[in-house]
Amino acid sequence: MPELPEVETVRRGLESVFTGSTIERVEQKRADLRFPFPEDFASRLAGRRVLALRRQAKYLIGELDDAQALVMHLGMSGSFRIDDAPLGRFHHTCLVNRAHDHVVLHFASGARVIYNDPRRFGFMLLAPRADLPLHPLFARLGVEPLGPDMSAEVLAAALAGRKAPLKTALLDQKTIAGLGNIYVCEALHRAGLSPLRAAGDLVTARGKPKRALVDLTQAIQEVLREAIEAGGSSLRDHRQTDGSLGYFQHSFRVYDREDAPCPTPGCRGQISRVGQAGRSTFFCRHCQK
DNA sequence: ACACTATCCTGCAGGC
DNA sequence: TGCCTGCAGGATAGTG
Repeated sequence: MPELPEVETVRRGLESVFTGSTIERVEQKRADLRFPFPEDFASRLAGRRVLALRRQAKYLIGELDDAQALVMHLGMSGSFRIDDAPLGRFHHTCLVNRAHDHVVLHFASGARVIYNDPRRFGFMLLAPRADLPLHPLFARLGVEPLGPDMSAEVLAAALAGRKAPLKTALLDQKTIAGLGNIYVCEALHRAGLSPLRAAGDLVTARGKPKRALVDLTQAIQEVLREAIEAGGSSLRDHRQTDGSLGYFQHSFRVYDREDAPCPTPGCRGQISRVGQAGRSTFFCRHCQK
């Protein structure tokens, strides 16, 4: 489900509940999601205070007071919601127990944070914070698109010599971290670049970014910032943690708009849909070259 | 090294 | 109405 803007929206929604708060108790309703939970997951979390909640790529990372990190990934259909209504006097668990609620974090403040994930492609794990950069999930992640290291030059280094289609290369988290199917399609349209083009074409023989790659860099940052501003995109599952919907889906120019007229001013093309790497790509053949 | 495919799982839309 | 197929915002292991 969630790409960088949705995960960042979730992080912002959870931040005030997590930061500085103590996890009193964890209800873990099954032994596994995408992966088995760590041994003693619930007991290791109980009593821990959360120092900060940050995001890297599509991961949420809770920094704990025992030098561990609680790493959370939402997969395709994961979501968090906050429930801070008082618990009933005789109820030890949440009053509202929805299908696919898998984990409930009970904070000392009385608030509960509930993780729900129908497809169970998401996961949670605990790892020593200092080891995270070397952890298999993080070690090979590409540049953070809204971070200080993002630049056309860094992307040029990641794309140089690659014959894979541009769409596929951008979807690869080792090239750039946090993009998914929607925002890759949207960024390519904004930059006027064909998803079918070889990725290495955007780099000169000397390894410098061509003008097109400078435009793409800007388009990626622009679309991600606008989407975060809108609270992410709500298609099927994504909601903000207070239950409200993001609204960036109304700003899609190409995603899920097959046969619609191209929104580029003056362009008379219409949106095509093609399959790439097993997913749908939406783009305008007329103005994306 | 690189680029596909199949795969994990549930829900939903569309066709018949 | 129901059954079937395919597709969905992710990411990896395995194959060629």
